[in-house]
Amino acid sequence: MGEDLERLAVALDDLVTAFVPWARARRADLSPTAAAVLNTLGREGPARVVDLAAAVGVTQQSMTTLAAQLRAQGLIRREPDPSDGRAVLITATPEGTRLVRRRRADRTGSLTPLLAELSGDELRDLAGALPALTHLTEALRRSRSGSEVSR
Amino acid sequence: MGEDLERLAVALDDLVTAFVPWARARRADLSPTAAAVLNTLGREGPARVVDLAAAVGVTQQSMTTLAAQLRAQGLIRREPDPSDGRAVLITATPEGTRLVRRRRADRTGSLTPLLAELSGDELRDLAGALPALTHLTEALRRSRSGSEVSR
DNA sequence: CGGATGTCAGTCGGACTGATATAA
DNA sequence: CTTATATCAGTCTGACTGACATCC
Repeated sequence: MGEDLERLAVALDDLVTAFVPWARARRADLSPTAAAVLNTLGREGPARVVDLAAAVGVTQQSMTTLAAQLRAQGLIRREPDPSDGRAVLITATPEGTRLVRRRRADRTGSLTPLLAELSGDELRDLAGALPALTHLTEALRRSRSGSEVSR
Repeated sequence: MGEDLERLAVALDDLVTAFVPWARARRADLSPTAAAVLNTLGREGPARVVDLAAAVGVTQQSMTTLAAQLRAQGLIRREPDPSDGRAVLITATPEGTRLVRRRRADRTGSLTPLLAELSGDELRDLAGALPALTHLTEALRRSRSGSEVSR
């Protein structure tokens, strides 16, 4: 069991490491961090600067700068938080949501030819592991928003 | 089946997107691209600047700069290619190899607690998909390096 | 000669630290 | 007064493009 865990961790590390340049390559219109911000907003709704920073793994100051750029591009809105005068609520505009959907379609589209290389058995195994992969993704997001130590 | 492919692509995209900040985090004094270079050298042996650049997804010029830094840190060696006076062969030094192993252990170590959140069924499914994940990683690397089988 | 390989020079964007204003 | 939130200012790393030397 422990050995399986180790091999799984190595395989996942390999996969993610190999994918990093892939994820970075399609940045013609939007930086990876900016895309992560829009993804987070689309998934979880309006959020404050500090929470967005934690969610995507940058400092509060960097998120302020990034938010200003995204706002200038018309991809997000900024509104005062009615329940806290210090805070600002960031929301994705329809344009922002559209852009994120288009980018996502581009990525999954470029993934399809890779999946086509797999055998029927491998595809079946991968489909069977789909809930586990989703669960793993959620666990990763939780661990990042929960701890947040770097500063 | 086509629908399964689509959902699979989306799940993988989610996973990779969520993992990008994790992979980009500075765990040691080594940039993600520098780590990718050392990984490539460890996996495939000595390589030329132009091939390394293609493998990790940066320009030739950037790879020259990066190689100079890695050399100054004692992590790689540079030797003239005996069969081509224009080319330089880059090799990982023992220190470079050691550093990459340590970083890899750090990453898999930080992955283990996430895997521990999964249920027994999910772990079994994930272990079953391990060959598929490995195959997918290889397909991705092939698609990027494309058509260079030099000499 | 033209094409490939690598380096040097200059520039730019993204993220970081430090200091500051405002509200809870 | 102290803490939390957000911003502004300055700096640095890393990657890019363009120009150039060298070798096949």
